[in-house]
Amino acid sequence: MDLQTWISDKLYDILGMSEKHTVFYIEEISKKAKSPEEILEKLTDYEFPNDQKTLCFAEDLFAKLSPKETIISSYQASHQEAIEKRQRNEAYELVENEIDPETDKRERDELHDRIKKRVRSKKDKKQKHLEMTEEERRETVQQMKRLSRWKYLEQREPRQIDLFKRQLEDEERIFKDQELTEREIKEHELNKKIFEIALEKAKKHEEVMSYRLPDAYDEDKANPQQRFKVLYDRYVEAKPEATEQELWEQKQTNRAIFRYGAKDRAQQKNYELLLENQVNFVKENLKKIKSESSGSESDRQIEEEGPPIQKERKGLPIFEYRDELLAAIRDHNVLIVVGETGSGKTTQIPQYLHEVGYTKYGKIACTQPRRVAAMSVAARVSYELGVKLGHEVGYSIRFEDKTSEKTIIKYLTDGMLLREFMVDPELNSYSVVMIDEAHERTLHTDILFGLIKDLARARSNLKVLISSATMDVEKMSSYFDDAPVFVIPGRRFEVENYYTKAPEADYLEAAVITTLQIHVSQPPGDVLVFLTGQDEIEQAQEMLLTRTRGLGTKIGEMIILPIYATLPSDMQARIFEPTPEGARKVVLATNIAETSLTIDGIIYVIDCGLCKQSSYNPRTGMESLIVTPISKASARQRAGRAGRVAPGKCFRLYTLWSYEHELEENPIPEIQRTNLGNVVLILKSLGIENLVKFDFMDPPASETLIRALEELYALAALNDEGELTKLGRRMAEFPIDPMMSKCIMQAHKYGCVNEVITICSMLSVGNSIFYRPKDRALHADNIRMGFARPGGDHLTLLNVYNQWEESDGSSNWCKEMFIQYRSIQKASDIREQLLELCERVEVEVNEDPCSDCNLIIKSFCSGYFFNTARLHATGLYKTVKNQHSVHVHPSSVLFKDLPRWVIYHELVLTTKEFMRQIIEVNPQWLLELAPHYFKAEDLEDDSFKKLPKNRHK
DNA sequence: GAGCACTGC
Repeated sequence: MDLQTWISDKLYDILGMSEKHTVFYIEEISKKAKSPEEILEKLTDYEFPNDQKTLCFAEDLFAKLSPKETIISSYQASHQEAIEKRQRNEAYELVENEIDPETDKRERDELHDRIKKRVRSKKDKKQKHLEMTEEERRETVQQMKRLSRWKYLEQREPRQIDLFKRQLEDEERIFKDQELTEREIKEHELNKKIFEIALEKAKKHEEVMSYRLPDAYDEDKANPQQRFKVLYDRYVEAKPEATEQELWEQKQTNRAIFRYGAKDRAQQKNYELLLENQVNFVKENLKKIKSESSGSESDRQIEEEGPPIQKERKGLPIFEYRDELLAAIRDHNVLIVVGETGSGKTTQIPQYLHEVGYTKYGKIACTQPRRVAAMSVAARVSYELGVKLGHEVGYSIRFEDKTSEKTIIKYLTDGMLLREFMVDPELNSYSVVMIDEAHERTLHTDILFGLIKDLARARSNLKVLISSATMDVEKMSSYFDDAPVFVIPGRRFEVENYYTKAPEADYLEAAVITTLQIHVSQPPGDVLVFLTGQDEIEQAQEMLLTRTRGLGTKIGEMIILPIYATLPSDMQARIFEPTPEGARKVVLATNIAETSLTIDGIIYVIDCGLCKQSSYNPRTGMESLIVTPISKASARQRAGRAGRVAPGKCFRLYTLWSYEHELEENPIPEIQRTNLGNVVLILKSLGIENLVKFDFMDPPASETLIRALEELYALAALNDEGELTKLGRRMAEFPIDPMMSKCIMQAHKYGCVNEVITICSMLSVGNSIFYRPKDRALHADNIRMGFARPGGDHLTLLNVYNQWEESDGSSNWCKEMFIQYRSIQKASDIREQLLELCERVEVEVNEDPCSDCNLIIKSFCSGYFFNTARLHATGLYKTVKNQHSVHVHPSSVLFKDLPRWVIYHELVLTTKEFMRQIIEVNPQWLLELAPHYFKAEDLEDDSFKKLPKNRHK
């Protein structure tokens, strides 16, 4: 096709007409033009619309007309730039960090001195540790972490450089006699240059040792501003930014880039790199246009700072109902507020109440089921009120209390309010208590319901608000003595639901196919796929990758991102990165995306209709995690994830009939699926005598309550009358399972509290300490066995923690040892908290390490004697209490050398009934520590002696 | 020789 015809076709395509003189004119101007932009400018002068289509046209035209030399030279220039950039980057990477002289050096030296002063000897350190205030302690930990990273980087740097040097030498030796292509030679030279730069940089480093730490995404307590920025950004409600028009434009843009790349493929041989460059060019160009427009928008926002906050507040759906709502609160002591997400209830109601003066009589408490929610909402409200977070508006969560005497609006996790009940059972410092997200029915919310209901009857000056997102509030209303219901409409987009025609045999396969279908046939918008667990997510990821690999660039780019709770945080953060132009994000998620985190830009949801749910069997004391169908409420919640920014679609991988007939209306509340040991202890300490008569909204199974009471009795936390003993009262202070707090109390007698607390903290974070990636499973196992201690898993955990502490809490040590940094860090936080509580209940913490491991094991016997199992002649373990057959979990260090008597930390049902975390015990100890529970004949060992060795293997 | 949904104190 000749140029003129081509232009003429384009003209017709864009303007709907084609005149010969225009064609000529265009050809002329574009020959002179030096860039596509210049052509574009001329074209718009000539009444072309200034849009994507014209831009593409201009670019195509420029590519067609410019003499190849020009393009190549411009390519070379930009290539040169790219090379330089790469050199810089790689050199940086090699040396790890940028130099920021002087200040960093000084800071670093100061830090060194300060820490040296604080940490003289190990013993001194412990002593100091206890003397320090919370803030100092945190600061020290933080500083030590930074130092340890510096230390690591220092050591790493020469190693890296050395490695690179040897690599270069190898290359030179191996390829000495071979003929190299031009590119290979260039590559080699480039590498040499990078090496030189790195060396040079390293030299500078010796002069000025300094590093800049990367900004952490989360859990960075040293840098609260960064942290709150993330929180704040996350909380600000998503506005319907992408209009239909914009979506359409975006789609057109994608096509344009796409077509462009595809068309030039014919020339690929000659201009392999040229092509790449051109495509980038288009993308960059687009970005520029985009960023310009968004830039001016944000400028405008900055100009109007101040008033817009109030304006924004008035724009929320709840604003219209402000006066009616306040009147309703005035007239009723208990009010149920129904409002969907986006109505603004969480942030606005406490502010309204403050505005009309409720805070004169006491604080306003607002509970959230999750820590992040409490923090981010508090950050938002303090911003709206223009006060500093922690002053008038604050939050209180475990490990972190950001409130002061000034605080009048306090956001806190529901568990925290429950703890406050223990200090002040009448909550006298509060004038309003708002239980938010009540529909989630967490364990703590359910208990608060019972306590608050009672309290509302007793305290006439207390206002209680129960806020929920469900429309089914009749039950709630009748529970709270027929409290009135106030409904606030929500603001979200329509989501269309699609069901399968017939039940799917393999939902994973179906999910993958649906994803691909959406990807090729639906307009832009990210996809969120709900699956049940990590394993499935990894499988789906694999399947999607293999199936798209063959298609190459025939379909648009698909970015597959997994998300689940145990995924390392840097990988988790990736899902919040914006989707690049022309690509589609596919997020494979567990339930975590249902409530805990929201991802913007999701237009399509695929819902497999299942989730993993834990349940507790009080008879055997066994927990199990089983894949179960979700409830209708959950299905709606999942679908709602598609309608946050624009109208969306939800593809349900089950039939409409199943939805209507097979799914439960609501999920089973947590209180009916869990061990209630700790809860019963709390309620007892609040003076509730008859738990069976406690006013639960959905009472737990009586067996569960009875088992919990029995356990507490056997632990001597309750007396014969079922009253709390002195021991029990002290145990209730600890936010851990009563069996565990009993161990701590016992350890007090043996003088090994320090060790026992460490173990309890490690046990509390669950079995997520050891990281075991599939591809390096064997390696990880070997390292884990390196930590093994003969006593069993508890002592192994103690060993892990101590070694971690030796490494100054280094995260690099964790990486090398296949330990999950996040988990062990959390264990350390828990440990700190438990140590603090020990002081409060006057439990002495030993300063010197306890040398007798048996004392540590005996402490655990006194708490966990119910969980005794004996190896029988059959080679199987049976629990002593009800002769239930159980197995040692293969992850245990005792797996290869089964002892006769063990106590286990927990029983889990997966493929078999496994005991997780076991220690070897002497049956004599059990008799000694729990004489009321065991009889001598229970613990006789006769059958075993006749056994030939290794029979059980 | 195996498997860890998600929270929270």
